[in-house]
Amino acid sequence: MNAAPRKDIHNSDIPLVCVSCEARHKGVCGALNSKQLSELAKHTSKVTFNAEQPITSDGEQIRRYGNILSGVVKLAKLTSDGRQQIVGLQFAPDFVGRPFSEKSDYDVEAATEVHVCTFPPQILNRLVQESPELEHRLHEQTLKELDEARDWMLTLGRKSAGERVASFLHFIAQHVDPDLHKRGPVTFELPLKRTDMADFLGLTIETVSRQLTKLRQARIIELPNNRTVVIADVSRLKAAADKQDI
Amino acid sequence: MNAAPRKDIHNSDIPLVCVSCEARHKGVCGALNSKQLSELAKHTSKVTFNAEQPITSDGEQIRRYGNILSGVVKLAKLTSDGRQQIVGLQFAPDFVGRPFSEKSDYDVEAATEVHVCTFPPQILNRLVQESPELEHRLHEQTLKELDEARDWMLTLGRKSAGERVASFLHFIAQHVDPDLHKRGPVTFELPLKRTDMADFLGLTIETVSRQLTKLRQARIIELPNNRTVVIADVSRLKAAADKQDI
DNA sequence: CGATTAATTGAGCGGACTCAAAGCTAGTGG
DNA sequence: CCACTAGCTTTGAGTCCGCTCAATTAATCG
Repeated sequence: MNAAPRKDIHNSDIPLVCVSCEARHKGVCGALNSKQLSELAKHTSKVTFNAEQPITSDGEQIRRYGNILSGVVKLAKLTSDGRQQIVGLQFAPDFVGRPFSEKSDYDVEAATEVHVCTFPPQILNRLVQESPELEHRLHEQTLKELDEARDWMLTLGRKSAGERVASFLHFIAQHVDPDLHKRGPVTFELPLKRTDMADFLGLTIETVSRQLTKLRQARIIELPNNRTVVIADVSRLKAAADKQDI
Repeated sequence: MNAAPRKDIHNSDIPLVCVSCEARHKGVCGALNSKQLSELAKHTSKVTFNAEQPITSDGEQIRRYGNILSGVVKLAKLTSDGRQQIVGLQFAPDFVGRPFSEKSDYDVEAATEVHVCTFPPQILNRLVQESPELEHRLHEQTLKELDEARDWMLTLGRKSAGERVASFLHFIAQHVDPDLHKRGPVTFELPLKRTDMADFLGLTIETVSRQLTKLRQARIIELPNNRTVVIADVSRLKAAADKQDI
């Protein structure tokens, strides 16, 4: 599967599998030197998950940690009677898995087709010992996820259905184009189907659908097909996400 | 794991202010040796905040970090038109302040009277450099807060008013008595007034009040006065928090 | 092409909100 | 001591947003 890393005298080169990997720069692997990276690469394997395929279940032991190479991963919680809430979305090059704990507190599932570079938890735990920078990177991601979770708490607790849907579209748009200050149109594919959008926004699919229709009728967005969104005017979408109903 | 406080030449003893401090054991200060603790103690000052008093405002620069000695701190977010959502509660010996960033992303306010042991951010940043265990402790708290935030996302997104209020009471009860498996009655003081409970639960004060009345009428709780709650039967409260309406 | 799943649209209901009023406390001053 | 006030909480009446149930349309796939 992976070409073995070149083993020259000084271990100066980075492993072949890591060469074009986003996680090496912006992800946790950026904390590792080439020797550590080679050590890690010995135990990695790339895994593909299809959309809707489970990665880890709530309470289950985590067999492998991983870095997302592409695709979108959803983290979901269930009530005892089966109501679902998506509590987080992860994108490349996010780290997947709960550090320092080998069990997951929620269901981890592929939202789209997902490619992950996986490795055994023990390797990471060992590398954390010798590289404080590695824990720092993991900590930074945890802080980022905490910020996002709290932003969504405001959305879930205090926003109307219209505001929630607009907030979601804005959130996804920001991930596609991190600096979207411009007023021009933005096009992207929704990584979630309606059911998942509803579970993320604390709504029903019918309400999500109705609110999308409203946004379309208000000419704030266009919907060429089920999964494609064109934001005609980002600033108006932002206004719809923050203020009262459109 | 932790280097035992060694009794050598000068800085052998732990600082006087730290002697009976909970944060020294269970909080972030537990990561520091007696020398580092002494260094930190030189710059600490204990501050008292009255209930409802702001500690840090959204976007404002953080002047001091701190550890909670007693009381309850609330973290709140506002929409542009003034709707409020409480996104977290902190208790002793939690660390207060955003690591690695000197500005706050939300309003930090005292819910009850709060005592905090404060210190300048720079000191912490320096100590993190020399003690990876310190960042590890901060990371563990961040992970704990992330778990709590995601639990509340499920509550806010998918639970009814009755379930939310029951969930809140259960949450507070757990903080008063961390191992409450027993079926006996539990008594405690609510750290939040109705307005704050509403802002935490994504409800109005009227709805919170009505649901408390329902729980009282169902003999699941007693309310000797506005702030005191007696949980008659913890298991029934838990059921009310998880399942559909009572 | 039919079969199956995903998404939209409609009608009607109900839970939580809004607006309004009254009850409780705790604190203040005559 | 009680009257008075101000803030917090409870209770009531009516409304509306989002849900439920049901039917239709659109997309996907063998």
